[in-house]
Amino acid sequence: MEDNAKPSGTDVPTLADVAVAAGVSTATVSRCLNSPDRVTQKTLKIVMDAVDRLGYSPNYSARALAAGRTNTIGAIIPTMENAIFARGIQAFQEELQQNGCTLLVASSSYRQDLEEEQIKTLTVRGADALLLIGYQRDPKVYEFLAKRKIPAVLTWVSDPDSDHLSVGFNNRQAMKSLAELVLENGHKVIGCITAETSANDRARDRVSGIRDAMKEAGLDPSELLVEETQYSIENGDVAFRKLMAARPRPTAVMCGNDVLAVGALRAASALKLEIPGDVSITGFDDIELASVAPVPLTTVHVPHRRMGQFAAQALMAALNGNAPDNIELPTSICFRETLGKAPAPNKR
Amino acid sequence: MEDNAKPSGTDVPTLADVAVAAGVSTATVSRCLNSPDRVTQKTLKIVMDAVDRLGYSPNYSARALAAGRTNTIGAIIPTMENAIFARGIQAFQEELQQNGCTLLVASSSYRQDLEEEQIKTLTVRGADALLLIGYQRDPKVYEFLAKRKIPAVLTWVSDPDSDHLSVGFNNRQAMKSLAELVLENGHKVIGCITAETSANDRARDRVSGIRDAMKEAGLDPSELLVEETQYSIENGDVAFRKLMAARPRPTAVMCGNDVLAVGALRAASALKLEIPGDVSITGFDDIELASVAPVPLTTVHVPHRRMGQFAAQALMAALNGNAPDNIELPTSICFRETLGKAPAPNKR
DNA sequence: TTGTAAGCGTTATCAC
DNA sequence: GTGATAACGCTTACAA
Repeated sequence: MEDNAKPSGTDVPTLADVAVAAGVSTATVSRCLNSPDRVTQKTLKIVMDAVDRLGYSPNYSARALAAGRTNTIGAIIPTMENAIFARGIQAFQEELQQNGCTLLVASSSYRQDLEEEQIKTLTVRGADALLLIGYQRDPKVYEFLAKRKIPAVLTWVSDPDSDHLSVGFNNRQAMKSLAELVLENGHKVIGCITAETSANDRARDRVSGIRDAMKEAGLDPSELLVEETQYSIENGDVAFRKLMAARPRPTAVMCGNDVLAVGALRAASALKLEIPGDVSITGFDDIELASVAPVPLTTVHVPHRRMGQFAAQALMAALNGNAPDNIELPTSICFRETLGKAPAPNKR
Repeated sequence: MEDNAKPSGTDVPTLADVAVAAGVSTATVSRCLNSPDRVTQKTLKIVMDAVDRLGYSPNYSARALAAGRTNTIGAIIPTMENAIFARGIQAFQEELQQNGCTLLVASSSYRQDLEEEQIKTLTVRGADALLLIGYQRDPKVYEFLAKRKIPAVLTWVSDPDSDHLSVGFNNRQAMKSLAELVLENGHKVIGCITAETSANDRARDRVSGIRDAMKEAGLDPSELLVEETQYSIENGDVAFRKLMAARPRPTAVMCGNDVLAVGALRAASALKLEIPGDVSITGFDDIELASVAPVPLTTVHVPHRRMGQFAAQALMAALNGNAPDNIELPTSICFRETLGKAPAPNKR
């Protein structure tokens, strides 16, 4: 260890090794790596050759320590158990990678306390910036982030009123549009299966969207039959059966996401209910799972990939000292086959 | 910046700040944090109080640089698009967290070249150890890891013959058991939908397992009708239709995983085929998705959570200089409803 | 354009 | 048991 001969096989080369090999200073090597335009073509080549020859790659811990940035971005999503967030996060990650950043993902199990813990963990771990889902959280969290000067982008929501950076879509408006379609089909008794609205702003907004549409259509929003549960196929199934037992029975069941809707469809099939003849069902998210349904699911399409991409760009901008604009992406309705006309009262 | 007065609000406290506040040296603070048993109860309390008071938390980059370990474990999984790996990785992460480690996940899209790239990326990023899926990869990768002294655990496979650490299950044996059950039900013409076997050792082993069972039952293994495709519901659907067009038509279709099986079930439903009356279908993995099927899926249950947990323990042991044993976990068969007796020839 | 050298915040090896 | 102090590998003023 004490002689400074060639690194002996197993040792990983350092910047200094490259400097020696190239006959320049460590500063120059660093420049070649980080701002190639600040060195001569000639030295650049010499240095890069040495880098290749030695198989050098920088030590990120050292770089982070010296530069004060880790080039790591954290993302905290409510769940990895199903594909709801997969596509968006995938796109987020791809965009980050293009910018030389690494993604660190954690999951909060839809629990605010765990989310706060994860936020702490990730920032302590050195995340330069954060992607979070939704806007509802303790103000202290935002203060903490602000104090540490850690930019955060809120996604899967659109939050124009606040001054928090967000890249997402308007859950309320999106669900309202779908509800309007449901109402136009003559449905008067509407059921709704949703995640718990107290801890989930997206879920809450979506339910509000349904109520908005009902109100505008002259219906009493308080008559919306709501089943709150956790996102899972099984729970969608159970909740749907409950709604079918209600009197008057809903002729349309709007689900807070596709996972629940698929569960509802399964239950409907078990109950020998025709979809959409006997009852209409809608989803939200447009994930691949929706295609499993025996009847193609009418749902809200969310631009997952673009959202992930834009969120990454916004964060990169923020890290570069710019103040990126909030982005609200449009959603659209996938009008497939689970939504149909309300059955005539006597048909029931 | 140049005066060394109290850190002014926004600055994050360092070890040195704590040392000053506690009236001890930085070394002592470090000891209190890392090996509390090497300091007096009294100083421990003083220091910890200071830590709390200042809201200190260590800088991981500095720690990693000084200690030569990052306490970060990397995992590279083929896909995040569906839930195949979700449960196992979740358990892996939970176990790591208990041991003070962070998980860094990357996905390879089932491509070996991308996997190699990700391995490089993660190690360069400082991963202390790696979780990989399957055992098939360029020997150079293993050399690279060995040279850098980075332990890796291979999962979702069992690889007792090799000297690579593995924690998983025997795909071949598991699928063979299921195939035996299929054969016992009188099926003679078997179809199989699998991922591409050239790049996926688990898929290859599973197909081999079917052939093993056929051979032992006196059937010609080369008569197995194989459709290779990528894991997705849609592809399972398409492949199933192809198999149904073959003559003689298979009376049982064994799928390489539940995602494909769900696609097959969807196609069967569209083709108005009774399951299992007209044709039997089996899966592999036992993920929640399987429950969507109108008919509960017969499949191979994989102990995802235990696998993830044991894999983490094995890695922690390896990092502590121990040589953990390979672990082969048992799988079991979920005998549900998609597997039935082969229809009598005249019934077809 | 390039080199020198002072950190970055820890850990770890020594003495004491 | 505790305290100096030298690494760890890199970035970045500041000089040349």
